[in-house]
This record gives sequence, C-alpha cells and structure tokens, in this order.
Amino acid sequence: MRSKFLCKAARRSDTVMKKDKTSTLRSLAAQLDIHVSTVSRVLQGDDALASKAASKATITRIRALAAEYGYTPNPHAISLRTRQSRLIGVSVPRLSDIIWATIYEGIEETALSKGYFAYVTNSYDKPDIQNRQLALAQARRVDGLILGDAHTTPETLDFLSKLSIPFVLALRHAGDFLSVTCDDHDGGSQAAAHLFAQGHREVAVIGGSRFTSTGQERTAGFTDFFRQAGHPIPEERVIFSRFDSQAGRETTQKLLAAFPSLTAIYAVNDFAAIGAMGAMREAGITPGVSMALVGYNDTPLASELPIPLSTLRNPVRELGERAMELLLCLLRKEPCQSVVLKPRLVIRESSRYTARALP
Amino acid sequence: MRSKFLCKAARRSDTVMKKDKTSTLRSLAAQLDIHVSTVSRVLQGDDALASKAASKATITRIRALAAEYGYTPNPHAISLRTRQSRLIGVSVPRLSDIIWATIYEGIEETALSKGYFAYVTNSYDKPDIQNRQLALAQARRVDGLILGDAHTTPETLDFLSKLSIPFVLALRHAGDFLSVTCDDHDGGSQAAAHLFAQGHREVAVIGGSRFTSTGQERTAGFTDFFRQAGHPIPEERVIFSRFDSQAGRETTQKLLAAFPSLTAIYAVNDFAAIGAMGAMREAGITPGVSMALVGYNDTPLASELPIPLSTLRNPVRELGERAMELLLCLLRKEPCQSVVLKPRLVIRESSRYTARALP
DNA sequence: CCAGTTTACCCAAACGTTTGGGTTGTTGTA
DNA sequence: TACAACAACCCAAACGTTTGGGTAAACTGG
Repeated sequence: MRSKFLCKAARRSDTVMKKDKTSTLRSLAAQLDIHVSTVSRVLQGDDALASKAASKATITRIRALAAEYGYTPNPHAISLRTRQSRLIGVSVPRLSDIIWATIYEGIEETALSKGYFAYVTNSYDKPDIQNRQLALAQARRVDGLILGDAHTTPETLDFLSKLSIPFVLALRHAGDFLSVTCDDHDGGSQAAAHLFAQGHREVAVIGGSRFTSTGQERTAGFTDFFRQAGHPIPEERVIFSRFDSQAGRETTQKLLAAFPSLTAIYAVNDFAAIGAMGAMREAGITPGVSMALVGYNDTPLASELPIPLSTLRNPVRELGERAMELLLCLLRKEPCQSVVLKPRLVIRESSRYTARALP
Repeated sequence: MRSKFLCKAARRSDTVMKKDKTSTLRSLAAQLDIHVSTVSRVLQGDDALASKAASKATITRIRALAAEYGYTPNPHAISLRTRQSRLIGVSVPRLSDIIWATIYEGIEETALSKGYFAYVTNSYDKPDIQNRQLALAQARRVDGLILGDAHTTPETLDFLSKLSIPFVLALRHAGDFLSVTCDDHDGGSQAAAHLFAQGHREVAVIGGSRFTSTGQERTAGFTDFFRQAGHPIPEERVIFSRFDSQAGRETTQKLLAAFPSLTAIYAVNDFAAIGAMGAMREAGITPGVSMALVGYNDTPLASELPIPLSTLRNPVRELGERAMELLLCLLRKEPCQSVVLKPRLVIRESSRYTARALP
C-alpha cells in the first residue's frame, strides 16, 4: 500500500506537476494522491462542503500544500464551468469627471470585497458608444451591469427594457428601473431655499444636460421652490446645456447679458459653476460679493477656490457602494428596491451676497 | 446522403442547440453539420486560416449563421484553452485624481482597440495595497500590467525585479524598468526659466511626494536651473509632502511664515498650487498680483480659476496610450524601449507678477 | 494514368474547474 | 447480526474553445 502510494504519486508528479509554473487542482491532487474532486471541494472555501468531502487530516494536508504552492484557482476555468464570470461592467459618462471616478471607487471596492471584479468604460453620453459597450459587456459574459449614463429618452428606456443582463442605474435614474440616486429635487430645493432666504428673487439656473434625471430634477427642485414661494422663475432664465465649465461660462455670459437684474445663479454642477465664476469675473462681477452663486456636487476643489463655492454635497462614494450592493442583491434574486440618498447644502463664500431688495 | 444529413442535423439540433441562449461553436457546427474545429478556424478572424480550413461556400455559410445567431466566442473558454487572458491590470494611486483618470482613459481606449481588456485599481500609494492588488492581478491571470504608482524606494525596485508578469511603468519611472513618462526635469526647468526671467530670485518649491520620480524630478529641474543660474535655492525652501491641495495649503502657510521675502512659489502639482492659492489669500497675498505661482499638470480647472493658473501641461492621455502600446510591444516580445514625452509651459495670470528687485 | 499535391474537411485531446452520483469501509442501532 | 447511516473518498462528464494531426477526394503535371 505504501509502495503503491509512492509509485502513483511519483509517476503523476513527473508528468503533471509543473513546480515552477502555477499549480492546478490536478497537480495538487497528484502530489497528495487524492482525487481532484476532493481537492476542489476542500479548496472551495465553504467549510461545510470541505468537511463532507474529506477528513480533518486530509483537509489540513490539502490546505497546507495549496498554501505552500500558492495555489490560486484559474478564474477562466471556474467561469467556464460555473457559467458565471463574477464580472461587473460599469458604464459612466466620463471617468475623468471626479464624481464618476469617486462613484467608481466605491463600486470597485465593494465589488472586490464581495469577490466580484468590476471594470469601467466611458460612454461620453453617446448612445452609439453606449450600445457598443453593452455589446462588449455581453460578449465578456458579465454577470451584471451598473449604468451611470442613463438618459431619460424613450430610446434609452426602450433599450434598457430589452436588456437581458441584470443591471442597476447609478446617480441618474430612468423609468422605474432599479437605481441608486441622490435626491436631486431635494437638493435643488435646498439651494433655492438658501438663496430665497437671502432675499434673492432675480435668479437663473444653469441646468446641465436636459436628457438626464440629474439635470432635470436639480433644476425642477429649484424652480418648484420658487414657484411655491410665489416667485416663479421665467422659463428663459433656465438654460440647459452640459455639465462642464465651458457650458457654465457660455451660459452665464448669455444670462448676464439678457438679465442685468440677476442677483443669483444656481448651477447644477460645480464645474459649470466654476465656468460661471469665470464669466462673472469677465463681466466685473465678484461671486459672493456682487452676486450669489451655488453649485452642485461639492467637488474637492469647491472649498479650495479663491472664492469658495457653495454647493450641494452628494454622498457619491456611498452611492457607488450602494449601487454595487443593490446589484449583488439583484444577482442573488432577492427582493430589492431602489435607493435614494440625501444631498446636503454646504454654504461657503460664493453665496454670501445678500440681495438688497427684500419685498 | 441527403437523408443522413437531415437526420444528423435534426438529432443534434434538438439536444445541443439552445436557440434562445447564447450560441456556441458546437451549436453552430451542429446546425451546419460541420465539425466544430472547422467552424472555429473560420470564425477566428484570420482570413488565411479560414481559407485553409473550408471552401468559399462553407465559409460563407458559417459566417452567415454566426451572424444570424449573434455568436460571440466565450472568452473564458478561449482564455482557458490559449492560456492568455487578454486582460491588462492597471494600478494607479487614485483614480479620482483627474490626471490618473485621463491616463486611464488613454490606456483603456487603446487596449480596447487592440482587442485587450483593461481594468484599474487604486493603490493609494500604499505598499501593502499595491501588493494585494498585484496578487489579485496574478490570480486573475492578467497578461500584463501597467503600474502608475511606482515608488523609487529600494523596496519597490526589489519588488518589481521579482515580478513575473510583463509590466510597464507609467508617468512615474523607477530603476531602469520600461516606462512611459513625461520629462519632469525639463518641466521643472521650464517653470524655473519662466520665473527667473521675470526677476524672481526668492522662490520656494512645493515638491509633492518624495518617493516618486515625478516629485523628485519636477523639483530637481527647477532647483538645478536656479543653481546653474547662480542663485541656488536654499534647501529649507524646498518642501516635500503630498500632491493634494491640503498639502499645498499647509506647506504654503509654513513657507510664507518662514520666508517673508518670497516672491514666487512653484508647486509640482496643480492641486497643491490651488491649495497654495488658498493659503496666500488667507495671508493677504493675491497670486499673480503680489506673488507668482506656477503649478504642474494643467488640470482642466487651472484655466477656469478666478485667477488662472500657470502650469506645465503633460500630454497625459497620450501617455496612457503610449503606455498601453509599449506593453503590447513587450507582450509581442518585440524589442522596445522607454518613452519620454515633453511637457509644455502654459503661462496664465498666476505668474504675471514680476519681482521688482532685478539684480 | 499515376504519383504527388492540394482541398476540404474530421478527429481527439487538451485547458482547469465543478458537481451529481457512485463505492468502499466503519459505526450505530434495533 | 443484519442493516441503515455515515464518513471519506473516487469517477466521469461537462463547460466552449483551440490546434496538431489525420484522411478521403479532387486536381495537377508528366
């Protein structure tokens, strides 16, 4: 019996073992003269499974050898066999927007801690790129998707309803697909209340992209407040364009030219607000001194600007984490529902200016 | 013969084909009553291989059916069989630093266009996290790595020399491992030349992280210039810490307190420079008016600041692209060498201030 | 018309796992 | 003392590809 053991082990280890290269379940099994299926069950992590499969002593032997050889299971083999990749695809408008980078950090870290593996791609908010990315994700056999670039257009809704891969929306919502968002309407409302309390009645809004729930609702929350307060904002003073600083600059130039009586501007994005600062400066206006300005997102830079920017802070990192958790919940086929987080107004110098004309 | 064809095809299509789910090479082969290996060779993309494997007519039939079923090969099966994953791991200090996000955009896009697949993780510049990420990358069987978080410490060098996976360094270099960087020494030199030409002799440097080639060389380029110009900068006026705005703020506070005669500050990072602006403002100093300030990186925000920031622009997106190309070159085992890109000084208001005391 | 080449395929093993179902030998129970 | 139950394993098929090596039949040149 002993000789048989030696012979068998020796024979196999010559042909199968590759000491220098990565070890496999089979090579470990051969070393130990134990069947590969037993080794598999022991090394799968689940203690109950391991106990069913082998004796205490054998379990120890297997684990010891695995540790010695630094065995790591081949993920491709596992994916092939189990038909799940543990891969999560994430699509965002632009990773170089710090908000998205931060959301992705939350996603990635949570995925990692749950044994999943995330990757991210830019779609630049362009439908054709979004479609290409989706096809690629499918080709890679992702288990699930987190979509940060949803539009509220019928095309997007239609597209999402046809998607066969489990997914959740992040930051932006659309239709009533599962999503993790921040309460943008409430944020807009907070900004409005803040400016209103300081006497501002002649206000304008830089609304960001019209096709996104964030652009829409951050704007609506603001205008709804003013309407309910009896001071509806004329439509022409609400301009949608994009979320970047150039859009903010150009929009502000238009606004300042068209409405000289303006005392405050609310931009639904900090970058747009920073662009607005530039335009104000060119027009001889100092934010916080001769005009109030409120942004949105609380970019780390907002507090570091020469004139620190009042803004709404979203818990974006948490948003990423929650999105990943929600997706995992969905993948486990447990009942799950959309999450809405709360923004918080951070008041700084840029909105210190008080309108004189209180009614 | 015809009946045999029908019979065989019918039998197989019942058992193997899953019309609704993803089709496989085998299901396609069964449908066409052709061997799976032939289908494989035809669908592998390589036209020469396809022609060797099947007749023109058969090739057309196979391609048509593949297109009809929207066949995409299972990447896990391919990776398992070919023993290469086409996966590239990227490690960066922080994705939420726009520089890294932009570099990664370049990497990701290039990888995609070459049929590779990149993923990115944060290491926060912490060695233990770096090691963990590396182990994970190995477990995932990446084909190659792009490391953006290299330190110049002996530990890192030692670690890299032991790494069995092909890799290239990006933005930062270390030892003489293959890398794609920008000429940081030259950038520092350009900043120095600019300030020197404006009469500045009492200058200080916010040097970023001491453990990175970027921090070191952006600083060295600057101090070397002043030394060669006959005005060496006293050591105490060069302070290393981190690359973020808080570090910039704190360092500037110290510098202003210690050296009241200072007429210019050079920060090796825009965020640090923005922090410096904050500290200056608190001290009653206006950048560009009563002190010159130069940053590094040309963050999109630099030009949008109320006082636009002079800074050095690195072609970071291209850097990402080149890093990926270099890695692919390495993977093909072709001879390849490190790449150095050139930074460009962008002069804006923050350095408009001229020192009175020309010698 | 025959040897040699080419065309158009087929065959089977492998990549590294997982997993439903055996098969022994030992222990507990009626 | 028979027999069920359990422990501790083994067996083999599958997941979807790739790839080195066949093998007939058709074509080519002499």
